[in-house]
Amino acid sequence: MNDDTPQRATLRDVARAAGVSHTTVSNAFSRPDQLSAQLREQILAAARTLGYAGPDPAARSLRTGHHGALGLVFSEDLPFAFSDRTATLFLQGVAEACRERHANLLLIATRIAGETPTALGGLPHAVRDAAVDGFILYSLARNSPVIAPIQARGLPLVVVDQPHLSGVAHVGIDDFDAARQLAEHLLALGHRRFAVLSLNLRPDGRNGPAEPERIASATYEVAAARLSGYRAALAAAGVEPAMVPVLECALNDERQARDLTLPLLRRAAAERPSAILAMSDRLALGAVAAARETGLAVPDDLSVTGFDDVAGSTLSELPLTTIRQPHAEKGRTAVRMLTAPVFADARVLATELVVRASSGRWLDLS
Amino acid sequence: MNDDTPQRATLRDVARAAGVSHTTVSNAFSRPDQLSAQLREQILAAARTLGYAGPDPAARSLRTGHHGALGLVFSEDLPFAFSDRTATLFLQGVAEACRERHANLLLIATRIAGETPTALGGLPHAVRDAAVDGFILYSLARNSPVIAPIQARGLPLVVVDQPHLSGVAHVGIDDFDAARQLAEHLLALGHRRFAVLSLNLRPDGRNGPAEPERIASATYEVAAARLSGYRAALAAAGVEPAMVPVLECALNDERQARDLTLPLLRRAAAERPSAILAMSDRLALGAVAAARETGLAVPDDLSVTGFDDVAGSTLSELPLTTIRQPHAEKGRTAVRMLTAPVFADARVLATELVVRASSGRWLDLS
DNA sequence: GCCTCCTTCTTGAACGGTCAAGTAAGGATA
DNA sequence: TATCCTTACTTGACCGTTCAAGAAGGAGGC
Repeated sequence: MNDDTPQRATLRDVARAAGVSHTTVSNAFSRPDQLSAQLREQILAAARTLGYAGPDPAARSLRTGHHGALGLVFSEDLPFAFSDRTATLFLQGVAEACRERHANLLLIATRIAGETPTALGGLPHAVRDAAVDGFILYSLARNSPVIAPIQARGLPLVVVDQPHLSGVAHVGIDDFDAARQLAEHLLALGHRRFAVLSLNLRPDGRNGPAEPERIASATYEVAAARLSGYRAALAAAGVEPAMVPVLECALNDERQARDLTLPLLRRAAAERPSAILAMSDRLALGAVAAARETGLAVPDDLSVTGFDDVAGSTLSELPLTTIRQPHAEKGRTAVRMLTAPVFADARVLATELVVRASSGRWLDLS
Repeated sequence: MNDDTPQRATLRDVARAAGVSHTTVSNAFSRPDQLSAQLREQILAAARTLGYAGPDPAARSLRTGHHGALGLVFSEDLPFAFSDRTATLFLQGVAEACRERHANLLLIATRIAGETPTALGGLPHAVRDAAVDGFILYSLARNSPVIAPIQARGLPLVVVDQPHLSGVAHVGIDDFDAARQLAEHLLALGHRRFAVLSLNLRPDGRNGPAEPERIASATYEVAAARLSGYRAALAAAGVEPAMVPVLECALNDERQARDLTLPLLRRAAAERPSAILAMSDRLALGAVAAARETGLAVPDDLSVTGFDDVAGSTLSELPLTTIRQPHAEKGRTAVRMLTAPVFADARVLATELVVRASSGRWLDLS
């Protein structure tokens, strides 16, 4: 690959050229206060002429025992993970905190688009060879096959959002409570007929109505918790789960949400939900698009709530009633917990109900 | 951090426990064909009881000389880089190709949102300590301060899009020619009054009209090449650069594009451009939004062209006339060039002019 | 003037793997 | 029966750093 220099220069080559010991050269690069500024300059100059770019990262981390890098493990396939503003803001937080600590960020994708998820397909290698000081697991399904090999590494580990693993540090929000607040908000506005637009309940890309068995066997804890929160509030107001259809979207994507919502809104007025609880802002925007297409006004004919508070980036979007959650702060917190000397087991970050134009009062005229 | 095991188990510990030599244990993990399946199982079992998760990555790469990871260097701050579908698709390509080659992906962000770009601010460390086998530089400004430290590492290096560096491998498209095609398309439709909605010409976040000096001193080569391509076509048809305002958008963002386009469209009909050449689809969508707000119909009153062919993800977007370019393929190609045994110096990927509803015939009635 | 301390530099030993070379046993070949 | 090859394993060196311990020399305290 790189045969212009037959042999890479090492610390000892530089030491020989500068007429000092190898340790002194090491100090020149890694501990400048251990030698006189003048000698350091000489050494750096010698290094430059030899084409020595600094200590070999592998040798250095072998000796020191740390790598100056954190591993970030994603569940979703990368393009989707990154086109989602939720993940993007999280990543910003991680990147910021990594930078503060002079750590690099190693991305580990557990699934790539178009690839069937396999239990072993080359994946353990990615985990086994990852030269990192700790792992951040971002929003994985409870039974994800990456979890075991990662825990086997025995490195510091923080899970963000999901899943909850016993004895493993965790950063997230109270999804149950936040969802409950949204449902209570709609109930207070007078709504009694609901539908839920759910995120995927299992990582199998299924679309459509979710039956009770599927809901009971959900492996994405966040979606399950939000659904439970909705239902708890509704049940307390006398609206039974059986009366509330749950439509599952394989992707956090407006188009799928729209496609699934359309048939629901084409029902007769008395059969139609007056409010849709969407588990993300993008799903909510899909529902809003469906309402527009069926000639329903939001919020007069239909209220819609989101989750995440990340909408509003594109123009001409309806301001959503939603739950604001600190995405970037999640990332920062995860990195902090990973690099802190004392072990913190869990952080639950605050959320806030934000009421905007997508939800409105409902007067039942039927 | 992890004091439940006082001392990490090594190959030799496992060897002692299994009653074999350390090399045999090494082979059990890294070269299964070198020993009988039965013995391998015994060794793996011994490793499991000792909590040995596999060879230490640092020690392994010190000896072998490679790391099984590639470094990806971004210019833009991370959240923007990742919310941009262009970058996201590129990353998908990189991730796919990395996976095929069992390589991990190390992210190196040169600038984080809200941080003033400094020449040295901790950055060289990120580059110096990066345990990678090569670097991919993604769309950097010509004078970016990261470039020198990276070249100093002497590792295989591929630049994607920009900048062109002598002696360094490069993957990209023919931006000049693609831009020329767009302008020729509009000229063929009868347009004679244009405006350009440009990407940032330098990484300083400036917004607004770009004067000739600024254009001449552009450090983002892609934006400069596209602008030259537009101008070459226009000049050939008798439309001089001085007659074509260039509006520079700091971010590849619809809102900024809209804000900059609005005053232009509020001019009297005879003063107004009939066509807008936007350097990205998102900028083009901003122009379309501005047209809607000023009551102009696209394409009847205003034609708009984009670049990238990445729009259409959100609903209710106008189909854009644009240049399709193979974003994911760029990523795959970059990884391939980096890992190929033979040195390839440059790959120019094919693009295609895609004509859709955002551009239409212009009959000058003035 | 002696002892101590600090600064500045040196020596030799790890760190935990992989690799080249070598050994022993068994099977095939002549 | 002797020779050669293959399979299955072992031995010892080496990858390029950092670290602990130590030595030389000058400054400062008593």
